[in-house]
Amino acid sequence: MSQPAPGPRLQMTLAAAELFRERGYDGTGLREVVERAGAARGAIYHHFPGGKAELATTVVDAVGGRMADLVEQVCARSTPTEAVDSLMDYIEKVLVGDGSVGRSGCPVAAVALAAEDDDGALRAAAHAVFQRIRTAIADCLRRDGIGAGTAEEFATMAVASAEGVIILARAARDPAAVRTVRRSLQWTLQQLGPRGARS
Amino acid sequence: MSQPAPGPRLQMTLAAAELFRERGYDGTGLREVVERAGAARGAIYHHFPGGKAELATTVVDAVGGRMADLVEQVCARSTPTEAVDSLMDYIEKVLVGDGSVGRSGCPVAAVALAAEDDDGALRAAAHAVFQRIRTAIADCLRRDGIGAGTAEEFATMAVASAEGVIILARAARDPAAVRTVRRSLQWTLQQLGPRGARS
DNA sequence: GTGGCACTATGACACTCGTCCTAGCAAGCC
DNA sequence: GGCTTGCTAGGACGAGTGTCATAGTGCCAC
Repeated sequence: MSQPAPGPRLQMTLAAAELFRERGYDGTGLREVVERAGAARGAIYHHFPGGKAELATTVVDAVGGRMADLVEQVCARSTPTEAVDSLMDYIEKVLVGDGSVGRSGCPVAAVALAAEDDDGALRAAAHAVFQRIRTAIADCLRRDGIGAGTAEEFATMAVASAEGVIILARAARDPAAVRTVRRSLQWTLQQLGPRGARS
Repeated sequence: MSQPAPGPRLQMTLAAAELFRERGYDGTGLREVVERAGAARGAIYHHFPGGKAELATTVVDAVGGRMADLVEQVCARSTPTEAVDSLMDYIEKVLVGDGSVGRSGCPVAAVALAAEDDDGALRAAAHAVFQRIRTAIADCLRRDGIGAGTAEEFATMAVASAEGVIILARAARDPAAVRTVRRSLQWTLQQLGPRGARS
């Protein structure tokens, strides 16, 4: 429903996502969002009557949802090894995207860590995205013949280490940890692969 | 050197750490810090002439340093299995500490994700803590007969998944993911244990 | 042409922010 | 006594915050 114009509303959403990546939810000002989006300040309450919180949930639903879409697509047509590689490629690309390593992070995590979230809507939106990604990865492993419990466990581990390594890499200003986590996940996959033999 | 009184300065540091856990660096106001510490607002620039940034680095050095101390102590006298259990126990305790699950997180990560950090001092302080914890865990594995590269890799994975699972658990308002990550790390340790056979 | 609507562009409000500054208080030294 | 020193208590400042209201603009149906 709605989606009347793919114009300023989308651009504000993308600008907010970018800023959330760099500065987090509380570190991002609405004036900066509209400025980066090339929009008017009043426009924000026209497109997001709920204010900053609605903008943030929109960012999570749209940008986080798009991330989940990509993971689902990759997972649907690839092996777990390829899926992990693809996920880590994406993280590495985001981290070193603008040259200065480690300025950019995950907008979903940023919203999940927002200071004020009275009704828990921000956290819930972020949780939904994490859940989709986890499920997509777990399905990918199961299709590869790995037991449901082990698949779920690996998927949780993959998402957690992905979010965590972003923090480590940003603190270190060095994406080396991403490659380490990638190697570790691939090794685990290899152990699981031949025979998903676990209780 | 210095450390004239263990009074208000320490209490402000602890109050700031607590608030960084709950609301992050940018979501925390200095007025709230002094209020929770029971101190005067002017006192903050008396004890921390560098303002909020110096307070934050002090939090990371003191509270994060204390966390690293604990990990080092546990790692020095325990098996890797026990060390991982101890780390995960700590995280679970922090997460469910106040009853409402997932309000509290990691103050070191919070500072690492601060929006403005011109000279990179905040990031550097956080990085030092992460590095100490990683090294302690890796040493623990090496003492158990595991190769240096694999030990480093596991340690990075442990810290990354620990930080990441805090985000997942907060978003879900459910510490279940912590137990999943714990199980996964223990399983990996078990695979490594008998024979750290990896290239 | 004219009316209505979607949207832009700003101005303003009430806060809160980090930061600074000046009083006031208490203790210790001479 | 007087004096410096360490610290508290809180007022004040300028900037920035989210939010709202109102005037202005362009487009489209009739």
